[in-house]
Amino acid sequence: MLDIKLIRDQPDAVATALADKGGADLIHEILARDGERRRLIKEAEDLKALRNKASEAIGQAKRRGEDASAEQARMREVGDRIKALDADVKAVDDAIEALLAQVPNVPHPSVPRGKSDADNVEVRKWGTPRQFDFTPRPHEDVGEALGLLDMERATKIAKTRFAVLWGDLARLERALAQFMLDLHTREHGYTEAWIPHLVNAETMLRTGQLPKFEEQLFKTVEADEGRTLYLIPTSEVSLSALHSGEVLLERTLPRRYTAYSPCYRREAGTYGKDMKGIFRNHQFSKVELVKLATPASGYDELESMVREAETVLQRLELPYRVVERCAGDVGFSSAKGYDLEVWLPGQGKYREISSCSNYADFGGRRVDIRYKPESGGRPEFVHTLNGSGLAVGRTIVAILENYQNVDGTVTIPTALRPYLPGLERLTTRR
RNA sequence: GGAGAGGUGGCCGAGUCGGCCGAAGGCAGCCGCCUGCUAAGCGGUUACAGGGUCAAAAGCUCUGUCCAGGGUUCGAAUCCCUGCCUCUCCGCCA
Repeated sequence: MLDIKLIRDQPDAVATALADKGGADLIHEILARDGERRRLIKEAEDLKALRNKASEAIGQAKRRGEDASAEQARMREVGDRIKALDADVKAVDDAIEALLAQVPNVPHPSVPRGKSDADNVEVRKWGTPRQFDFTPRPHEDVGEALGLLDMERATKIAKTRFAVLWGDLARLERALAQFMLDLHTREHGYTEAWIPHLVNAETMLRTGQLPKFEEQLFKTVEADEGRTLYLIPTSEVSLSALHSGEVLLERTLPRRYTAYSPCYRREAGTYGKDMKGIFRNHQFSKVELVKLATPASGYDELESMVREAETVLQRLELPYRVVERCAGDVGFSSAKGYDLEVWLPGQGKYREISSCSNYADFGGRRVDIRYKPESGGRPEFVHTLNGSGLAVGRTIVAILENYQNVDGTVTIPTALRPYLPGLERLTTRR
């Protein structure tokens, strides 16, 4: 969330910055509530000061054996008034917090202007899409023809938008995860973590999933009406909340964390979109990258994170392009972000396979992670960054489509061979 | 799941029958002094958040914070309730 002081000090600048992104209209209301809040606090605190003094006097009087019942009665009324004011303050606080939670992050000045994804800017392209001497098929056809992708049985035991992978395709999923984790931990300086896949509401709030995206989450309740836990929509949630409430030493930054986990998303509101195959499922796995950085290094860390995600595609020899999101399309929490779009010959399009963002101090403030500057001084909020490195399900899609052969088999990319000993191509063999 | 114990400042730890407790004492840290160096010793000092004042900062002042949220009371670290977490024993379990 934004710093209320920023809104208080330069409301017009904030509103202007949010022009493309929305939320500018909330600024005025927050300001009004903020003024009300301070007025109430002043009144309540003045009364508390009065009561504290009186209570001390009552104590002394009693020790002298004097009667203080008149003063006590007076303070009882003051106490009631304080209680009412405190309740008002709480109500205004909650209202401000709810409003503030709806205000998106302010885009970094370098972010291109624009309203929608149509205004995004292609930054660079890598690789040349392969020329096929036959018509490349979409991944679901390739997988199902081999008998390795089974949408029908998944739908039977769960529901639509779930998948079963059989045999070597299941192995491929496992190998990809291993390959990506090894790359990021051995070559990019990330620390691997194995994290909870169910988290509490607090964590979802701190990572911005709640309240805004509740309709995208799967919610669980323990059988005997225990607490509510949510299935993570990405391991970014768990990774970036690990240090919530902590103050880190500057010299331990940046922290680079990676985790492989399943991700669960309702995909509400995507009706007919990407209904076939595993491109958009309720469950998919992903290797996630998270960084906690100082404000000074946050944007450099974003650039390197994008390169780190790109390395995965380069090693797999999958053509892609990097797109910078414009102010209107950059995510709610994001100050600046890039998408990696992989070439899918079956669709004849570049499609998103990774998204890397810097949430900046907006993310650090919300999750409450600070760092103590080396130079001394007050702790400041870290920049939080996250990116996919990569979405494993979509990587499978890309491999099935880019590496498909005319006979229906799929060649295994060279970089994965060490992880799939003896396997050179996917066939009908299970 | 059953039984019990407990959650106090960066750490350890004291808080009597509720008031003078933001909280003794120790350690650690910081600043001085002293001292061939180091150690020891001496003096001082060290939380966070939010209001008010101020152009702003500093300063001053007020409020809140002894796990969290309620309650009792003129007044709660101290009493009551709920939740969360930790520890011990038993049971169950991959």
